[in-house]
Amino acid sequence: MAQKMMRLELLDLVADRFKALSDRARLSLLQELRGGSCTVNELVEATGMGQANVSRHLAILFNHGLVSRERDGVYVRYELADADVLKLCELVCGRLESELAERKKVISGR
Amino acid sequence: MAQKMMRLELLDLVADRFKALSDRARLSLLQELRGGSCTVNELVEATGMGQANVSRHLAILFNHGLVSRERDGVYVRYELADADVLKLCELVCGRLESELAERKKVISGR
DNA sequence: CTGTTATATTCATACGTACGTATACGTGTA
DNA sequence: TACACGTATACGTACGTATGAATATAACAG
Repeated sequence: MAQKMMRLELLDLVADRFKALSDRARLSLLQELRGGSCTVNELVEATGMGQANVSRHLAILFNHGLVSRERDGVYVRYELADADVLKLCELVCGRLESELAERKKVISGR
Repeated sequence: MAQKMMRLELLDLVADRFKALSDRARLSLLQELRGGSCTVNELVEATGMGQANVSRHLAILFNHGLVSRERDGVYVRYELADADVLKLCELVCGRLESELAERKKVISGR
């Protein structure tokens, strides 16, 4: 019963974590960070997003422990927190790719 | 460039997939389905959610290929599509649990 | 056919989220 | 100090999503 409460709270946490990953803007930031740490402005230029938007999304990723940050003079450098973050994305990507391949087969007439 | 377009589309697909998983109601449905296939009403009783809500969320999970369904007379039985779905959740749960453990250590004075 | 039960969908509503603009904050420089 | 630059936050707005209540659809029994 306390067990069940725990499970519900945990579900919320899991849902929040997935929510943090359920946005194209944030995923593209993570994608860019695969090449190494970046400043906010570098990410602005790489993604074409507005600066405020990039800052906001980075803050969300940071609060979920998906990226880490470090001040470097005037700049703030962000980087991926660890490899597990990408593992998640790759799991999803793998599923999607096989699904797409399957769909192509069907479309081309089996 | 077509490559970059592909990547952006893929990011949207990944984001949508994560979005499907970013809701407590849907996660609890998946949780219940771990014990085997269920009818809609069984899930209504197990989760305490409204029937319309359960149907809607199941439809979302179904459209994302996360659950399968099969009509059984008047009933419709839903079940988990495959094990990868739970792998995703467990990856997130694993991260969360270690984070929680870490937080407890900190709270208890390092 | 009529009625009954299980499931799906529509509608209205309340809430959450992403975004741009403007503004504040922080850091280094003169 | 004042100024410039990088980054973060506040505000308003538009859109997306979750929900319950009511309604529609589907399958079977009689």
